[in-house]
Amino acid sequence: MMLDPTLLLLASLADGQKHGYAMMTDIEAFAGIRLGAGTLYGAITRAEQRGLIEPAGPAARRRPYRLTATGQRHLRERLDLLERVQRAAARREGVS
Amino acid sequence: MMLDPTLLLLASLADGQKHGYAMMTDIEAFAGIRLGAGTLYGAITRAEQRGLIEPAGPAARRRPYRLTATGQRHLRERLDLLERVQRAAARREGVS
DNA sequence: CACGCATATTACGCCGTGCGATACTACGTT
DNA sequence: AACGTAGTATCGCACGGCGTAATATGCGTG
Repeated sequence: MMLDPTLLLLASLADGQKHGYAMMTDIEAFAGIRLGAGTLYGAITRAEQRGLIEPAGPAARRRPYRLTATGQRHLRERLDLLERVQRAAARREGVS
Repeated sequence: MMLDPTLLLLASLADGQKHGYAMMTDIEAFAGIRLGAGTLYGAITRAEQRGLIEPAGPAARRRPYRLTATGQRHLRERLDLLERVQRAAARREGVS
């Protein structure tokens, strides 16, 4: 992946809580990237440990998660960085 | 790194050939990210092996590189993806 | 009801690579 | 000469991306 799966994960949760499998299909829909099970659930575990997301309900068959305040901040910062890089690179591309 | 160093590298070369150390300072200037030596030169080596960049002159004390046609295509594709993700995520952020 | 398929998560293991640390050479300045 | 900066290369570890297999449950169809 040329793009941190964590970012995709957070972006997917930005418009409401979801469980893992729903994130997978959602991410594929909005980014065109299909994350494998290992990648996705690995990223979910790490994101929870880092306090970026938290369970949004009891641990049942489906395990819904939502962003924490920290996660939201994190997402916004990363998106800002992404935009800066993207703009800078696009500007250069036109020049050369 | 939350962002593929290869992308930064290609972006840095988009406005002209540079040697490693120049990329390092350039990337820090336009993206605010300081890549360590290991990261940078590792990425350079891999990018060259993949045919994304090529030496732009004889191997002297300074080793300048430039984008190949493949590298340019690669950069453009990655930037398009980045922009799509960034827009989609930003849209969602506003909603929640 | 039984069977099969989609949903949903967990665990395992390999290997690529991010990255800090270290080392070394060349150049310029005082 | 000595020192700081420019410049590149290498080593080693640990983390994480990712494919895959295992497991379990809910759902619809014949």
